[in-house]
Amino acid sequence: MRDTLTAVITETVESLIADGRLRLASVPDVHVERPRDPSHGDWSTNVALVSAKSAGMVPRDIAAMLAAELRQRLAGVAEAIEIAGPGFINVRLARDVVADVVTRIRDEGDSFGAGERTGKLVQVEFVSANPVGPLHVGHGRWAALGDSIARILEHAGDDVQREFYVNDAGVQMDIFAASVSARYLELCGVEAEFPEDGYRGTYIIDIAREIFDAEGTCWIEATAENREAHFKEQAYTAVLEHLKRVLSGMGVGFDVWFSERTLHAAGADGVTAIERGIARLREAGYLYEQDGALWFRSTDFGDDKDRVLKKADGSYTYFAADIAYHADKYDRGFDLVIDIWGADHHGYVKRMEAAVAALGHPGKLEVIIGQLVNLFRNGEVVRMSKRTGEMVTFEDLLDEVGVDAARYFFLRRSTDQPVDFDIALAKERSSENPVYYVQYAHARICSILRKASGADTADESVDVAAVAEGIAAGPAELALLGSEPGTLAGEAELGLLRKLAEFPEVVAIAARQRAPHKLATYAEDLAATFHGFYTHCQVVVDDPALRNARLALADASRIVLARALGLLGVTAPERM
RNA sequence: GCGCCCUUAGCUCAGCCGGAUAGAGCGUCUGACUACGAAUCAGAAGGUCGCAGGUUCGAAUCCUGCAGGGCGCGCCA
Repeated sequence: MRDTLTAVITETVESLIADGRLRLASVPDVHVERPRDPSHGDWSTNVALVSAKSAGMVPRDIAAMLAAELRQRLAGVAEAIEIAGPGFINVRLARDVVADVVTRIRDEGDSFGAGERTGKLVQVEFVSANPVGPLHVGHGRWAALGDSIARILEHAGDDVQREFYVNDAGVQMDIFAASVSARYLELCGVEAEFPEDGYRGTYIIDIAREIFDAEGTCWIEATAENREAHFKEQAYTAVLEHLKRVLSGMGVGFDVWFSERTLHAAGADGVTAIERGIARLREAGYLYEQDGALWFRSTDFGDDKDRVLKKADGSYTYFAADIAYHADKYDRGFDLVIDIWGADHHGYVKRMEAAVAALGHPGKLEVIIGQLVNLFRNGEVVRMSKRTGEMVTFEDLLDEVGVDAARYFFLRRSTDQPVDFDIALAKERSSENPVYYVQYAHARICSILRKASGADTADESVDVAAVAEGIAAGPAELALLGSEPGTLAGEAELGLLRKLAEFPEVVAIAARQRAPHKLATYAEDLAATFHGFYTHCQVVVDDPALRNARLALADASRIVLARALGLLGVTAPERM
């Protein structure tokens, strides 16, 4: 509708210029928006204000001229076109046009609000936690974030691939192995020194015990090197399984688990991916040697300082591997790569962007920085100690509050805002908890549909979708919605229709801004609008036409609520 | 010191491709269950949008400077 109006208004302005009634050098960009205040109608444009100065006219005069013309051109679509304030032109749509959204939603179902397929292939890489320990709550947020962004982009029309980068190479893996080894020896009753910078979490002991139970004391005699090499793989596998289990348990699946080790392994030509990546940068002329190390001149691309790729001792930095990794991504044909990193890595963004640009893909990397999560319980900060390894893991949190509440709380806030997560509140099944507020609206609609089928509202055998399918509401019935404007019932119906019509725009904006929280805000808004409709309008009334019209409206609300929640990865229960 | 993010109601936050009287939840105060789920709804009170300039017909929104808070600045990963 917005596009239609924009086009019609633009044509109107053009014709006014053509017959000389409006003196403008060029046609202004027509901006059509939804007024905040519903009394201003469904749509509003500010063209008169924008063109006033260059046309040398008073805004309201231009508006009057345009409005007169638009009343002709929009006959049948618009019920009223008015001038308001300093020169806005407000368009109130005809009621049948407004009510038509119900038919569209019920026809399109889950694909309502979907964008045209763009053919664009986007990769979203997220979580990518080091496989040396359990996920913490921050990882949980980034998992929810990446997954939701992927869902939203898919709905908006892109093709999306989800990827997890496994940092299974590097010194943290050695420290990890040494930590397990020390715990293992302790279990064997052997005096062992715990590594200075080792991982002190109790999960290390659990892993060591698993090995001890399965393989006994046979590794006591082995050299530290052999023992740790063996333990590294055992422990790595255990942690990787944990990661996969927890993530899939919250409904987050990855298309690719990309192992960093593959970048260090020589291919058929005996060359590693890291070396190939470095060679590409060298050919492009961005490398130099200094102090025995190999440097990347990232300052050419706005980084604060140049970065080392190959250390003086001959080993590669993490960054070198990451460059090879990103080179590989673009080799795989992605049009856009989105990396989601924790706030603690934001200092790394510029060099990565520099590397991607140097590889010949400027602008094709987008790094989203997810802020952290602060845990509370009844308003008290939950303390966690890195030193002792005492912490609430993400798995603990999921066990306690459930997937829906966890995902919803993580996504409710904008990405660049830290989340204060109150465990007690997330568990609370009350009005204070927004996730239940939205889900309740959905369950309530399902209950109405069960009622409408003639069954008891609690009858679990009723197939809600089938009942919805059977509701016949054509233009004649839908015309009853909002037919009594000015009454509480009429306004409630119209308000709900308008709110439903906003959904496609919300999806588009959320996709463009990579902002799942817009869906959460919208879902709460829609739920509130529905609750208002519910209080003012009896749905299951005797008059069959009005009943079907309201049932169809409720059904459309159900579909959109479920879709909004679905894009957040939150379920829409039929009863609670 | 440099870089990024944040600063809106008592609290937690939306609103930010510039628009009309700045919104929601919680908390406080009033009301509404003999109708489809009260996990709900209706209403009241509550704000110099951190400060100062600038751009504009118009700024919470864009630009600059300043102040306060968070995070990051390794030949670690």
